[in-house]
Amino acid sequence: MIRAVRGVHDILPAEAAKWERVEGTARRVFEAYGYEEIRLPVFERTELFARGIGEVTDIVQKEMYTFLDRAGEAVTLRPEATASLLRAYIEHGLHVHPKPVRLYTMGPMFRYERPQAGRYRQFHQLNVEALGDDHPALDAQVIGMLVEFFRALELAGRLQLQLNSLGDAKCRPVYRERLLEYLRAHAAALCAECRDRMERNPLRVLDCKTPACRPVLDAAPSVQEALCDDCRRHFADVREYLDAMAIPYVLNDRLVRGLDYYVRTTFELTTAELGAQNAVAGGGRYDGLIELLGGPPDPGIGFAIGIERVVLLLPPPAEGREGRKPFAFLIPLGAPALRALLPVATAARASAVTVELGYGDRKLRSELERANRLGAAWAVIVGETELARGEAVLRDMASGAQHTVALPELARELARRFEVERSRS
RNA sequence: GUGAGCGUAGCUCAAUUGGUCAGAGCACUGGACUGUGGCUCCAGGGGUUGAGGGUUCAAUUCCCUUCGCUCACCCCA
Repeated sequence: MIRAVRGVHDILPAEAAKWERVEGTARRVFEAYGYEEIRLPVFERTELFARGIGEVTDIVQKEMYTFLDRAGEAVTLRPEATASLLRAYIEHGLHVHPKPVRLYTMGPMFRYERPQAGRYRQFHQLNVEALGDDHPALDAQVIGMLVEFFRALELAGRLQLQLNSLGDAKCRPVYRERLLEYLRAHAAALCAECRDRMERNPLRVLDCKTPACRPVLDAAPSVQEALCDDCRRHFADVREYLDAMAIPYVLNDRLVRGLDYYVRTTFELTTAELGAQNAVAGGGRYDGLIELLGGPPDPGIGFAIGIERVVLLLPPPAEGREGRKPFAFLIPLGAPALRALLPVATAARASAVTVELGYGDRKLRSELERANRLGAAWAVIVGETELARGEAVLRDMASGAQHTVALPELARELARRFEVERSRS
């Protein structure tokens, strides 16, 4: 048997219903906020991600699916969507549109990691980006929209919004130095991994979970104290607007995100229900990134939602038979009856009525049994007698009541009853 | 990349210290019931016990290797 490769997964019909719900909710919410869909390729030149995400990040150093195509060009299956989206923004001159330019996209991402609960090698994200505007009210509304999305799915109560500001190109380097200095002074008390990591990416040391490191790290200088006046004001405004929208959050000055490009506002939605992979969504501001990728000096902010993780939080589908039930099950008895019912089935389906059709080679009993198992509301029986009279028998599967309908009227009759049923529910 | 746990039918799981152990339930198909379902009863199909090797008279069971899955570390969605 050929099996799926490690870390990828099939979304079977029973699960697909949840996915449709998540994606449908996203479209509805995002579009209400003025976001438009953009569809992007799933692979790009490797260079785009190396530059956009940051050479020293885990993603670029060890998680990318990179290969040479037949022309010898290095390409990579996208590990995240922002770099691709910004590339498209620059390439197609989308910055000429009124700012902020608001875009969303969804689809598969690829990271070469060991799979575990809520973590896959091919996983799916919903991505939102607002480009060309750095007003703190935009930050607050982007976060507000993210929260609104989870409210619409009735999941907001099980999530916690964590918020931080990382400073900008001016003040972050200063903080970095100050932190590094502190870490060096206390290196002896830190675990081997922290000591190894602090030179490469000192901010990341802050969320080390080794208990022995905690006292030292908890006493480390906070980014908050190091923010320059502009960043401090920006962050204060963001918080004020969130308060105005009554969006609760937790300040977490140890929240450091894994992609290098984040500045100022960063945030994460976490849950206690998914084991170790507790982030359901995350994002932040990335002023400077568009310019770094060769575009105009436009600021930007965005977030990504992990669809698998959202789906894991969603309640299981309702009881009973899963999947779609046919409205009617057509039972021909014999080949002539089958020939008579084939066009009826086609006509009914053309009116969006889901019907299923037997082959006429089984006993009525077993076909009715099948109609019952499929959950059909109606069974339509056409045997030799009915055919001779040009009629069909309609059987109400719930009550067992039956009546006859002229064959030429059958498709219309089914469509009519389908409408009645639908308007009632 | 590191560590731990687990691999028996499509699914959920049984099978004393190695000794009819290759099974049950669900699902599927058929029959009881010649053209009238839901309940019940009966029958059937379907497994190289993840794979390979070893120990033994005998391995689903013990040992080794390997593959896979799961969880955790790391990191993140």
